[in-house]
Amino acid sequence: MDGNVEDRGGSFTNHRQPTRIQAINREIILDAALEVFAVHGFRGSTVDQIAAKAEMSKPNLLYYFRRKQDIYRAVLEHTLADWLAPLAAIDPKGDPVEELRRYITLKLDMSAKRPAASRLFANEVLAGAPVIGDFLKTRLRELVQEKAGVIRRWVSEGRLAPVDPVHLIFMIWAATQHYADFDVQVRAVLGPQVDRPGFREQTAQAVLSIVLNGIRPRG
Amino acid sequence: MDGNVEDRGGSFTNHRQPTRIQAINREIILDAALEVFAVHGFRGSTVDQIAAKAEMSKPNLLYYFRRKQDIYRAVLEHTLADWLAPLAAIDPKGDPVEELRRYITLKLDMSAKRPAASRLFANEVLAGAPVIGDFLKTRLRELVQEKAGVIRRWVSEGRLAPVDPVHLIFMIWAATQHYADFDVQVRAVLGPQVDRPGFREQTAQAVLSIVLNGIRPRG
DNA sequence: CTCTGATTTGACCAAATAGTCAAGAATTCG
DNA sequence: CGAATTCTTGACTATTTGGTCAAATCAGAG
Repeated sequence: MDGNVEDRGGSFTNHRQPTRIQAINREIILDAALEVFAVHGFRGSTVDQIAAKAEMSKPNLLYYFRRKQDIYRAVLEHTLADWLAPLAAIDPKGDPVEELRRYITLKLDMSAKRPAASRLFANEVLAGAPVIGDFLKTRLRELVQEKAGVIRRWVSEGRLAPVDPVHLIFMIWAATQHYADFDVQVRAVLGPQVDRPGFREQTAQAVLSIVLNGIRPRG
Repeated sequence: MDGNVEDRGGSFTNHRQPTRIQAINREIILDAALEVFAVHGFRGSTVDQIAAKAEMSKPNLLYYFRRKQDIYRAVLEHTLADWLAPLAAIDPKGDPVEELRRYITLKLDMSAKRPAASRLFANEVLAGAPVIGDFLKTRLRELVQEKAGVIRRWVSEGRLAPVDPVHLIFMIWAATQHYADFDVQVRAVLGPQVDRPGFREQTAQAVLSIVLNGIRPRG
């Protein structure tokens, strides 16, 4: 009994058409829960924190999601698709460098626009992925293998330098999510320039330059 | 009152020479606490978990560290120096590519040998760096600026391709720590090959190849 | 408007958790 | 050895936390 989240159990098994109020309030709760879980993880977050952030009494919140687990699962599901979309969008028929440039740019945009989503996953994975573990081993794995195949083909056609495709994907994830997950560290090192308008473009430029060209001086 | 850890307070303000038993038990506690905090973060970890992992009664553990905060701070301090050492070791007089190759290799070794340390920091930073925030804004920042200066000089001498040095450092952190922090995800995607003897070398090869040469096919 | 079901919440409970304390056990040192 | 000190722990307390419940309020269909 680890206090973990591994057991199953859906929220609102009642599958009737949600009322207007239900739709609104579930959305409010999911937004609030995302912010809280993203900072403290499942174990470190409390229902009271979420209720406070949602400006709702705790029993009212638990009227919509019976258990803390149910909120957590719902937030994760609610976010997974968006998180995966950019990778799924890599087009085997496109230009390799352009496709990867677009992928990196999309991931950096996500990190900037939805940092809490990235941090939520970071916390979940750090905790051992008790909830999304199955997802990682099935759907994510399949998607990565598929796209790795695409990249491998590009390499064999000489359209990319020889590179391990899965490690390349990991590296892009790491580099892009870093700016969301470690935002506090980035700010500590770089200071307020992080909020200047051009910062995102500068970051994209730097990441793209390294991934595409490397740092070894060219002939 | 956020339940956070921001307030000050040392452990064992008693600064006498530690006894043999003290030295042993503090070490046992710090090892156990590292494992626990690395998975669940400060808020999500309990003193009982740490005591159980240390095979020690809770009051006995609290005899060595009066408060949960004190354990947490001690573990962080205990780990910070090691975490920083590889960056500090970058030698301005060395060969740029060799120095960065060594840095990346050292960081990957740390991720493989001490993954819990990396995860501890990841959790701390995700939670907003309540404890090491000051450290990040002072010592880490200074060190990064110093090494960024070194890299900038290398670039201006044409010994590295033009690259933003701070983003390069971030990218190396991200790519290397990814293998510790997201180990579960890496395993989900790659399967048991992660435990095969050559995996570390293969990873190092892939990361180095991308960072040094990029993925754009060379002329 | 009126009735019904949906929504909201104050009061509450049981379990988990951080931390205390006094007394007993072990260790150290003269 | 024997006294002083350090170490260990069972039993305990106060607080936090996840979750329940019955009663009150509200929204919407007819």
